Formats: sequence, structure tokens, C-alpha cells
Amino acid sequence: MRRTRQAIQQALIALILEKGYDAVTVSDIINRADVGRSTFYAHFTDKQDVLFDNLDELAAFLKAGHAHEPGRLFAFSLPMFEHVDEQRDLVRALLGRRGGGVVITRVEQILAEIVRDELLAAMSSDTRPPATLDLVVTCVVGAFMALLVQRVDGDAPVTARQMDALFREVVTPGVRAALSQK
Amino acid sequence: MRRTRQAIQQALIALILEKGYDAVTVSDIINRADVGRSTFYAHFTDKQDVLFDNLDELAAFLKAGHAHEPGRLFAFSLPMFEHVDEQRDLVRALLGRRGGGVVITRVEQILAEIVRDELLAAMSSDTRPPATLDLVVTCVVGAFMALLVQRVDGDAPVTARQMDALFREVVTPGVRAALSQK
Amino acid sequence: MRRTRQAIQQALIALILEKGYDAVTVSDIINRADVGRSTFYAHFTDKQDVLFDNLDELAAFLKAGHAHEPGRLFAFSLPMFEHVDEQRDLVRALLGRRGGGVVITRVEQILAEIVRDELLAAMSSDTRPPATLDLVVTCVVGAFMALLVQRVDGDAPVTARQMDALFREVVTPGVRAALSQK
Amino acid sequence: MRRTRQAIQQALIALILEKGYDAVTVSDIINRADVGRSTFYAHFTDKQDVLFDNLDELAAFLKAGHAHEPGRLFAFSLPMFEHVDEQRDLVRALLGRRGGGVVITRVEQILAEIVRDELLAAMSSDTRPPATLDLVVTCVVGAFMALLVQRVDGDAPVTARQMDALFREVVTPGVRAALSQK
DNA sequence: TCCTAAGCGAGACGGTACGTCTTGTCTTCCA
DNA sequence: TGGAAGACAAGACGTACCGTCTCGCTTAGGA
Repeated sequence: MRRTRQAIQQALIALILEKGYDAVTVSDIINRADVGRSTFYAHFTDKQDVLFDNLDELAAFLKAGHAHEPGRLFAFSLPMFEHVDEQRDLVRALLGRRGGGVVITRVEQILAEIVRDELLAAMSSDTRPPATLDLVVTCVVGAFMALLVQRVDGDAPVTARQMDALFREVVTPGVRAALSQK
Repeated sequence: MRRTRQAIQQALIALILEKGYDAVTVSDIINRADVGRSTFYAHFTDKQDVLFDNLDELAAFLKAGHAHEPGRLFAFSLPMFEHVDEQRDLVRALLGRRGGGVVITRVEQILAEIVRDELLAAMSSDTRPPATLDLVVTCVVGAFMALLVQRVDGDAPVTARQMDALFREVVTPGVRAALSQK
Repeated sequence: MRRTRQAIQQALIALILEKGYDAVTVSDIINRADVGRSTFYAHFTDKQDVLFDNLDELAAFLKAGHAHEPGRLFAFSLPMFEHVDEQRDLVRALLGRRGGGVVITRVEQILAEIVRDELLAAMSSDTRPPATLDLVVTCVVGAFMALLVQRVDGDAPVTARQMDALFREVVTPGVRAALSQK
Repeated sequence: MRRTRQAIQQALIALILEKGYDAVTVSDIINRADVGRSTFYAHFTDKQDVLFDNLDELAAFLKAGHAHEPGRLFAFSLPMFEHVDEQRDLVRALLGRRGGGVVITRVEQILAEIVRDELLAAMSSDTRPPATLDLVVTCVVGAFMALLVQRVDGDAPVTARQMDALFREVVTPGVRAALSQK
């Protein structure tokens, strides 16, 4: 029964990597996983449901990873880049060009939360959060996700460390400026 | 004949705003536009094809808008924010949450080109483009698109000018640093 | 275990009366009888198998009922009509419009045997059975079953006695003629 | 469009003869008829619907055939027996053991109408129809259908003429008696 | 003025996927 | 260790769309 769920999830991952999320049909999954149609619908409501289930693992990783090192913003960045290198297939299936856009949105939400918390923590306590905080968060997450997707999809010309360094280099100064000025 | 194309395009826009891109069927469009099925396929290959046709107008606007004011990076930003305020419905249908993700990808490509050109132009001629230039571009476009989508979808808490200012404030310092340092 | 069989049978009867034979599923029966799926298949091979099991009771009644009163053909008729009045629900479930046609066929076989024996007994010993005997039997059984089904399904406008009388009145003369003439 | 309907109907007939009504699936039919699934459901609601459509031809034949020859009851009988000999395959598919029971019911209704009209016409005008007329009709139709089904399914030991003669011989005397007596 | 050709609506059609449902087997677990 | 519970593979069902196609109907424009 656990067996079945896993077989289905792995089948989906494999198929997404082969044909892209949209092109994968439930019948494809069923055949690949060697599972009856009703069994599929007994465990998942949808193709998308299978995807989201996979996502939970990723989500847990994200939440866990951000041990606040004070003074160092965006701690999640490096672990994240490294993670996608390890779990390349899974992550590419979920986030990549061939994956359904849906997952990206969810990951963005999760990241947005994390970033927001970091920024609030990083501000000196006497400064009150500016009205535009959420917009700054959006910027940061947007930039990060863009890098992440590119890394996952294309050939990765640089190491995870370098990518992290670049991300931080580009984003940090502006963010500090935007937050402190008010 | 021009009539027909327009009717179809407008029908799609309206329907996307009502039900979201994915939920719109070709039959919906046909009925709304009061057009025969074969007529539809005589003009467009696809639902997506109709979308992309609409997109060309947007693309033209983007390319046109970036009169390089030397010393001022990301000139496209303000016009773009203002544009989406004017053409709100159209842009929301194309880029927003309810729109198909496809358009976003295309717009990102267009923007990436523009940004890349700007950055190259902005660098002093004696510095050669760093290997990571494309990653910087990705960052910038990612941040910008994230803001844009948020503006289009949600309630816009700030004016287009403010949004432009914020974008430039957050992104510019880091970009300059990243480019000059090498 | 006897428990189980009975529960299943009663569940089937009840369900047939509610929804008609065809609409009843094995799952329905299982749920109603509060029995596991494998248990069901341990006792019966089929939905139809349950039906036939129930049928044996009826078959016994039929066989028993034909105390040959010499000179009086079709003795089974009156008891049968009376029986269906008493066991209306059960019989309707089995034979009626909502029941599966299968049972009718079996009952016809049983009746055919009985009728055949009666006719042979009724013929004077010096006449040998005509080749068409079986066709005559078919006629008689067909007419009787038609009446029975109508009684069971519809509103019964006449008493069991009257129905019996009519059946015998319509069928007997022709049968005697057909048998004696050869 | 007429083409399509016919192809479907013929496919069903052929398949019923091969595998029996119940075993035929809609997919079987559409494969055999070389027709799309949606096309099937555009024309018919059901497997059964196809059957009933075929039935209308038979119904027309039945209605047409009963040229009232006064004084000769049950004129439909001989033509009917002959018809099933000619159209053996079709009729067996519809009425026989392998056909769904549904058709039988409809044929019975049609025959019942015809028989009822004949009997009313045959009665001397001064006798009013007895209350039990419908029951007599039921008897006659039951007997006839029983013969018909047997002829269609099994090996036919006698000719159509003989079968007709037997039917009339068995049924007529009793019917006359039942009708005149009141 | 007529006639022909293009643009179109209507919608039939073959195909494919969906999510639901039922069946009969097979495994697992409890008494 | 034998039987109850229920997970499972198989596959049919009826629905929804898709993209292709064949019809006639307008409606111009050129002969």
C-alpha cells in the first residue's frame, strides 16, 4: 500500500522527465507503475495530487534548512542549490520547464515566508517594517527562483557555491538599502 | 476576416478572466465569439496560438520602450508598470495567475534580451563581460517579473512610480557591484 | 457461517426490491450484509449464484405441490398463484420485471418437467406421446409464466382462484385436443 | 450519418451473435463499426438503445403482417414463424437466449396489442369484452413467445407451418371458450 | 447580370483522456 | 491456520475536448 503510492510517484517523476508534465496522462502513470486505474484514484485525486505529494518532502527540507545565522541573510540559498544538485531528477521534474507551473507557485509561497521572517529578524529592532516589505520579499524570491529554475533546467556552468555567492551579491546590498532607509 | 480573428481573441481574453486559461475550451471560445469550429482552426492552430497572437502587441511595446538613457539602468521598468495599469485586463489574462504560464516564459525571454543589452552597454568598455553575466540577467528578470505578476494579480498597494523606484533600488546596487568587481 | 450465507441472501432480496436486480452490485450486497468481500466470494461465485440459492426454496415448493389428481390437469396452478400472493415480495424480486431474467428461465425448466409428466400421465396408455409433446409443454408453460409475471408485477385485478380458473379454461381444451388427436 | 447508425447497429448484431448480448461492450461495438466513441454516444445513449432501434424494424413487420382474415384468429403467427426462419441471425440476436431479455418484453407488448385487437374484432358485437380479456391476451402472447424463443434458439424439429398449426390448435379452442362464455 | 470562389456557421466524426464504478483475485492480519 | 477484511489489477462506462472534415450559405468581384 505504501508500495503502491511510491510506485505511482516514481512513475510520474520518470514520465515528467521523459515527456513533460502536461503530456503525461493518468494512463501513462498507471501503466508505468503497473497499477490499476481505480487504485490510482484511491490514492490520489489527480495527476497534480501526486506532484504535490512529492512536494511535501521538498517543503520539509526548505523549512528545516534555515538556521538563522544572524548577520548572514538568505541562509537557505546555498543548501537549496546543493539540494537541487543532489536530487536533480526529482527537482527538475517538479520545478523545471517540463514540470507543471503549479509547483513553482507553492515553492514561492514557502520561500516568501522564510524570506519575510529573515528580513524582519535582520532589521534593527528600532526600525519598523516598511510598507513595502512584501514587495522586497517578492523581489528576492523572484530572483532566487529564477536562478534555481535556470540551474535545474539548463547546463549548470558554475558550482552551487558560486551561484549562491552571486545571488547574495546581487540581492543583498539593495535589500539592506531598501530596509534601512526608511 | 479581421473581424473574425479579433472576435476570437477578445473572446479568449474575456473567458480567461472569467474562468482561468486552463478551464477555457476551444468550444467556449467558439461559442462566445459566435464563430464556427472550422473557422477557428482556419485562423489559429490552438488556444495557445490565440494567446501568443495577443502577445505580439505586448512584445512590440517592450522592445520599443527602452530608449537607453545612459546611466539609468532598467529603463523599461516604469513604462512597463504603467502599461499594465492601463491594459490591466489584457495583461492579467496573459500574465496573471489565471493565465497560462506559457506567456510568462516568453515575456521573460524578451526582457532577458533587453536587460542583457542594457548591462553590456552600461559596462565600461575596458571591462569584459563576466562569465556570470547571464546569471545576473536572470536575477534581474526574475525579480522584475515577480513584481509584475504580483501587481497584476493582487490589489496594487503602491503606484507604478513607487514600484519602479523600489525595483530599481533593490536591484541596482547589487548588479553594479557584481559587474564591476571582476 | 450459515449466518453469513443468510445475511447475504437476505441482503440481495432486499436490494433487488429496492433497486432491481441489475442495479444491485456485489459491493451493495457486501455492505448491506456487513460482510467482507472475500467472504462473499468464499460462499458464492456470483450475484446470480445467490439468486439461484434462494431459488431452491421455490423449486422445492413447486415440486412438492403437484399431487396428481388424475383427471385434473395442471394442479400446480392454483397453489402457485396463491403462493406468490403470500410471498409477494420475494417472488416479485425473483420473477418480476425488476428481477433478472435468469430466474424465469429456471422456473420454466422446473415447470416444464412437471407439465410434461402430467401430460404423459394424463394420456391414455394406448396413445403414444406425439412428437410435438414438448412444443405443447412449451405453450402451456409460456402461458402460465406470462400470467404469473403479470400477477406479480402489476395490480392483481382478480383473485388467485379466478386466475387459476382462467388459465385452465384457456389452456386445457386445446391441450386435450392436441394430445388425443394423434 | 445514416451510415454511422447502420454501421453501429450491424456491428452490434454481429457481436451479439458471437459473444452474446451481455458480453458485448460499447468498445467492442465502436471498434467493429470503426467509429469514434463520442460518435457512438452522439447517436445512442446505450448499448440497449441500439438494440431497440433495430427492434423498430421488427415492430413494423409485426404491425404490417396482421391482415385480418375474419374467422381466422392469430393471423400473425405463421408469418412470424416464417420471418424468424428467414432472418434467423437477426432475430436470434434480438430474442434468443444470448440476447438481452429486454427485447422480449417489447415484442410482447407489441404482440399483446395485436392480439387484443384481434380478439375484440372476433367477438360477436353483442358480447361485451369480459374483464379478463387482458389475461387471455397475456396467455396467448406468453404461449406464442415461448414457442418463438424455442424455435429461434434450439434446433427446429418442425416446419414453420407445423409450428403455426400447433400453436393455433392449442390456443384457439380455449380462447373461444373463454370469450364466448360470458 | 450572372457565376464563381472565398469566408464562414454549423456540426458530424475519430480519437483520446478523464474520473467513476464493478468485478474477482490475492494478500494480510487476527482469532 | 483458517477465514474475514479489504487492497488491488483489470477494464467498461459515459463525458468532455480536441482537431479534421464535409456540408451549404452567404457575398463579393470579375467576366
